[in-house]
Amino acid sequence: MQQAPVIATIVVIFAVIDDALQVLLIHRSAPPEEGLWALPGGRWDGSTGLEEAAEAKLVEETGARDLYLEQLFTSSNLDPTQPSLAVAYFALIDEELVRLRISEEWPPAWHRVDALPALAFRNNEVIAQAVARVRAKLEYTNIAYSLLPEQFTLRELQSAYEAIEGHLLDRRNFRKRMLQTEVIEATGEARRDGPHRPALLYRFTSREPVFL
Amino acid sequence: MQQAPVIATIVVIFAVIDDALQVLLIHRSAPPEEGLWALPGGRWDGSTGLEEAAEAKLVEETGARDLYLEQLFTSSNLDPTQPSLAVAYFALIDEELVRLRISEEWPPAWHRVDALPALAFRNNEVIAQAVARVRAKLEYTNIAYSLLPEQFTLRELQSAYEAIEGHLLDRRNFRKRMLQTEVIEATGEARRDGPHRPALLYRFTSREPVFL
DNA sequence: TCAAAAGTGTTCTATCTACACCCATGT
DNA sequence: ACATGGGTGTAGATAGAACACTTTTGA
Repeated sequence: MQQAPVIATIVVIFAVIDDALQVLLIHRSAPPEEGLWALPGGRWDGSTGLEEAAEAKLVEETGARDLYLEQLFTSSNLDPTQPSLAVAYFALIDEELVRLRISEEWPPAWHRVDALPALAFRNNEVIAQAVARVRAKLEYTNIAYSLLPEQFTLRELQSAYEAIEGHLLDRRNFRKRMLQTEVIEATGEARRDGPHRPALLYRFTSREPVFL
Repeated sequence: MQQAPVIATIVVIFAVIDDALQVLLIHRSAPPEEGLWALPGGRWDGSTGLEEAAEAKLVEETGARDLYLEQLFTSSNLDPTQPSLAVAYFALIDEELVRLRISEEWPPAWHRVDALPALAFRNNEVIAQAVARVRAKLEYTNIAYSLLPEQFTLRELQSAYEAIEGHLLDRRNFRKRMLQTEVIEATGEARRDGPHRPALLYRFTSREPVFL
């Protein structure tokens, strides 16, 4: 008789920090794959819904709620030491909201997706898929709402897009696109921020996922 | 101690039959949900890869190999009678290749996706997701190769697109798009088929999935 | 008055959409 | 010769890409 496979949820948590797309990793302090960085995750025992389990993990790691969370892919035997199934999710968060756990010797840490070390459990592949998905969905959804605070300047929004897409965008075209598609709207307020003209503040017209 | 969740793979098998998108369903002859139609599927015990398990199920139901098969979504507790996880896949097949099992009293049967009965295990939702995915991917990939024989006429290809998208297309624009994007190429042969000009035959330039 | 970032419009190009006539064949 | 479906091109509309100058502020 085959032993029942282990089921885990894992979460790719993205934030834009220092104008770069970064992912939250934890340091494995026990075998298997001890000493490597890996995606946060945990076993699923069937007593809750799968997405609730992923969401609980996300809250545990970041302290933040009501984030954009989407199922990515399910992989078998990422951990070759035993029959296993891993259901991957990804989430987008504004780094300002994050309160990382700092109790351990090696606390969780952000890593740039374009400069990842070799990770445990083929997590590099999982992250590569997640990056591809986020890049694609940024184009035709409003999921960026989950990366930014309630109010933000157009420059901040554009920087988030540029960090994720990995290339620069034209300011005028970006503004037109965001306003014409009604993804965002002006709040009427402005923010003074140095020796230059103040930036108008915007908000997302919806903080629920919307397809364009 | 919670009992270990049951893990299953289920497969949404699509074909275009009678100018309509249809899905292959089996009839449940035992509880739970006895008497209802449902998607083919089976338990996964961890001894193979997950996709291999889905592919084996696909071969078992259709007798056909080398089909387009893609993971769709993983759902928890579709079957509420026990902790469970179902990993759904979808596949596209040319109905000409299918040899259905016919041994049972209620053999598997094709059902039009626009006129499904109430299915077991919330399978209606799974199929709705699969239909949405296929419609979307038809637009920016060549996955239709898996629905058609080696050689086909442009009319046959267009009919498949129309059946899946659910609306009619312009012949000239369709031809231009398929040829300009180099999804298909002429074979040089033609097929005589009635009291009218013969139709040129085409083949897919690639029978591996390609993004446009 | 100068430096720094914010705000704004137009032109060009490429892509998509709409649309009508001639062609090859079987009966 | 006629009915049937197959093959083809062009014009207009729409969406996306490229691009430069003016404005407001703090020092």
